[in-house]
Amino acid sequence: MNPSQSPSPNFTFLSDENSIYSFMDNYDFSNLMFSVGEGGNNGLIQEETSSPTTFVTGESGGSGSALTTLRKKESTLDCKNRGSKDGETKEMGHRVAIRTRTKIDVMDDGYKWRKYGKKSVKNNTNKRNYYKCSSEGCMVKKRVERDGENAAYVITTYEGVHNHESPSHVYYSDMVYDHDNWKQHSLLQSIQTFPPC
DNA sequence: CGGCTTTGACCTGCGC
DNA sequence: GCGCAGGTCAAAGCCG
Repeated sequence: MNPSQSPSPNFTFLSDENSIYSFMDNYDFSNLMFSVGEGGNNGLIQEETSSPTTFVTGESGGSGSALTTLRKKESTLDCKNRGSKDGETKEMGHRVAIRTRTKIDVMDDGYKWRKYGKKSVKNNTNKRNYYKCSSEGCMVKKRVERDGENAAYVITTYEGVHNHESPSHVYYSDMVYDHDNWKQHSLLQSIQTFPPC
């Protein structure tokens, strides 16, 4: 791979500094929800800022019905997942929901995802898409759906911790460091380096 | 031809 | 116990 090129075909818009800010224009990280379980606010990221980006805990904030449903449902799941068919209990680890105002349906976070399901959900005319990390042995999943009340927003829920680096990890790190953009830093750090539950 | 998406069916949990 | 809703599976089709 040519290091001068984006490691992800879908990240060509990050190929230069101007494009980085185009990237930030395309995404409005209006709500980021971090649900890490284990009680209280351990690991929760709260950002007091005047910027458009806010980090919302599981206890407050958020507005859309989809988010409300999401939080209600997932607050009971936290760090563990349902048992599988054969009774096995899986530790899914971290769960993060990101609400993003974007025209595109799927945020490319640098990982390679494989779609395995699509469902219509209650109170949302838009379909919810289910993705698994396509990296071998990595059980991280993500759900992507448009906010039922405001289709301009996309809710992306990540579940689990990657056991490998993002194909774009180095590239991102350089980008984040070089430009010292707190929004990029917070988002990318959150997505790529989920702390263990 | 291999990898990915689509989509209907099936399974499971939860509320009533 | 039943029905509903969400999550996953897997076969078929598509695409590069």
